[in-house]
Formats: sequence, structure tokens, C-alpha cells
Amino acid sequence: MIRQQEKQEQIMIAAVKRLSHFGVHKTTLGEIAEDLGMSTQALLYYFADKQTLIKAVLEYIAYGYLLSLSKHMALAANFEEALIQLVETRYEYFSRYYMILCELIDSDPPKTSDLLSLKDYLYQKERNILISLFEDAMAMKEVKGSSASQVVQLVQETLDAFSHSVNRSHRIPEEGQMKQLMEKQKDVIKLMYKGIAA
Amino acid sequence: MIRQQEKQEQIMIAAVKRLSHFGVHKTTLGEIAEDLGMSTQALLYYFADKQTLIKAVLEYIAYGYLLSLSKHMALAANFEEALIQLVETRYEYFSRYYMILCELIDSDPPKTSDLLSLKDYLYQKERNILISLFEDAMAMKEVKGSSASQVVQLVQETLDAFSHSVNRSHRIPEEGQMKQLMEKQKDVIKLMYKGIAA
DNA sequence: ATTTGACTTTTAAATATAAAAAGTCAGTTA
DNA sequence: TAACTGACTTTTTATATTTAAAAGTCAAAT
Repeated sequence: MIRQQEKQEQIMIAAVKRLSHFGVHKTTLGEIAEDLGMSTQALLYYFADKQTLIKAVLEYIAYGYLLSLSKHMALAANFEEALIQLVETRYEYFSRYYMILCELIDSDPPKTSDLLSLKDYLYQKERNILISLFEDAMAMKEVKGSSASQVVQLVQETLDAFSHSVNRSHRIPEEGQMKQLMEKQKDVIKLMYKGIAA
Repeated sequence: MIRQQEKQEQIMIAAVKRLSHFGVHKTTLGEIAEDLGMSTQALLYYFADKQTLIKAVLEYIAYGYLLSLSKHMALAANFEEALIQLVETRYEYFSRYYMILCELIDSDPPKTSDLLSLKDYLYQKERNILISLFEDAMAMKEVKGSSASQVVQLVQETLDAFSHSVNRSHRIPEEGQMKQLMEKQKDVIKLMYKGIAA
């Protein structure tokens, strides 16, 4: 029982490494297994199939993101700072796991509803964190009173829009391009913030 | 001489029709020629090759866009209205010529510098129109004093980002999806406007 | 409970083939 | 001589065929 979980974690760690370097398509179960000195079939014993493993990896990443986001948000002195932290945390995770994420987010044959619902879940969680902070900011008269969920959703969608504009044309994006994008996101967010600030 | 230009225009009109329905890849010179009751080679007499024809078509569209934009902008009572007109005019052209535009904007083998520079040209012209209006608005104390070109560029890039987020996954976007996108763009623009309003 | 060996099925990459479209050009037509 | 055609070559695109690799199954072994 205990060993089982340990092994699963080992596999996931190895999988994350491979996947974040080469993406889903260019990573085989055999390679992940080899990194751990085990056979493909042995690996399959712990994860029913590739899809299951990938789902586990994504949940692992999502969990880490939400944790990191909460931490950074907690440190922010006000809502504007929190928004900047949001952009930075998104950037960090997006560029670290770019290869995995983009293959799954904008895959041509729409992926299993499993993954879509994970995305929705993540989106929802992130929104809840932001809404809560926005409401605090309203209470503190930092921002004008308005529909928290509406404003927050717009923020999310705007950041998403910018993210989408990255990987156009299937090339691997350069580090610099990513950073530049983040700066743009910050600029827009700051301007939007001015629009809601009290 | 006169006839030459006439014929070229006829061809361009026919080309625009075909291209805006089926896009560049799915439209052949033969089809365009057939619509006009002429042979492919006859058509080739007026346009050296396909690329040249397409370039002409794009310039035609770009010209129309800038004209339409100027007209709508002139009617706007203030800068905020002008921005809304910008979103609407973009939407109109983007959805009308979607098939042509997206194939050229996000083509995998980066298209000839010809087309890229046309895009830059269009971008620049649009920016100039906006900068001029922004400066007027500054003079009228409608908006806070700030770097016109910086603000305008941010507006352009934000709208672009949203446009990019459409055609993900290569499907033909639905009318409703497009409209929804435009509404999002308006929301963001309005919020950004609040951030710059005096 | 965990792993392996021998297997089948599925998916992806590489190659070849055929068809359509693009483009050339000498020569005809008005 | 501007406008076009016919016969042609080259290029691109689509489709089928093959090949190899990866994914997945399962009875049997440890």
C-alpha cells in the first residue's frame, strides 16, 4: 500500500521531467520507465494507461500552481499587487510547463472531458481566490464597488487571450518572448486596475 | 491600358469573393478564372502569379478597412466612443474576411515579407489614427496626459490578443463566438478607458 | 503484490504514387 | 502589340502504402 503510493510518486516526478522538456507526444512511457530503471509494463502496473498518468501529472501541476498562487497572493499588500503576482505566477508556471500545457489546452481533437474539466476546475479555483481578494479590497475602499466576479473573469480572460497569442505557428517560444508577453500583461492589468481603483 | 485596369479589378472582385468564402488554400486560380468566364492563363496575364493576386486582394481589403475605420472614427463624439468603433470595425472586417486573414496572419511557414510588411503598415496606419484622436482627447481634457503611442499600442495589442484566441484548434469559428469575443473586447476596452479617463 | 515475456492493437512517421494546381512560353488572334 | 490560347513543365497537395514504434493486454513467473 505504502510502496504503491511511493512508486506512483516516483513515476510522476520522472514523468513531469520528461513531459516538461519534450511534451506529451515526444515522450514515451518507455523513456519514463527507463529513467527509473523499470520496464514499461511495470510502469503500466501503477498507471493503467498513458492518459491516466498524464492526468495525474496535470493535477499535480495544477495543485502546485494553486498553492504557489495562494502564497504569493497572501504576501500582496493590496489588490493591485495581487494582480501583479497573478501575472508572475501564471508566467512562471506557464513557461515552466509550457510543453505540456499548450499541447493539452489547444489540442486539435478536443481532449477528453477529464482534462477540460480540470482546466475549468483550475479556472474556477483561481477565480475564487481573486474574487475573495477583490471583495476585501472593496471593503477596504481600495477599489470601486462593482461585480467582483465580472471584473475577475474579465481579468482572467484578458490574461488568457495574451497567453493564447504566444504559441502561434507551433514554434517553441523563446524565453525573451515569454518575458515580453508578461510585461504586456502587467501593463494591461495596471491600466485595468486604474479603471477599477477607487 | 484602361481595359487592363478594369480587368484587374474584375479579377480582384471575383478573387475576394472566392477567397473570403474558402480561404487561400481552397481557392484555385482556375476557379476564379471560371467565375469570370476566362482561362487560367488569361488570368495569369493580368497577375503574374497567385501570390501577386493575393497581395493585391489584401491591399484592397486593408484599404477598405482603413477607410471604414476613418469614417466611423470621425463620427465618434469622444475617445471612448472611438475605441468602441475601433472594436466594431475590426470585428466587421475580421469576421467578413476571416478565412483570408487568419491563413495569412498565423501561417506556419512565415509568409513572404511582403505580407508581413503589409500587416505592419496596416498596424501603423491604425495606430496613427488612434494616436491623433488620443491627442485630441488629451487637449480636450477627456483623458489624462500620458504617452499616446504607448497607450494606443497597448490597446492594439490587447485587441490582437483577443483575436488570436479565436481560431484555436483550426475549426471555423461560429458567428456567435465572434460576437461574444467582440463583447469581451468592448468590456476590456471600457475598463482600460476608465483607467486613462481624466 | 509486483514484475516479466510474449503477444496484439493502435498510432505515428516515412515513403511512394497519383492528381491537381501553378506557372512557362512559343505562337495565334484581333 | 495587347490579349489570349494550347501544349507543356514544375510544384504543390492529397492519398494510399508501408514500416516502425509505441501503447496496451494478459497469462505465467517471482
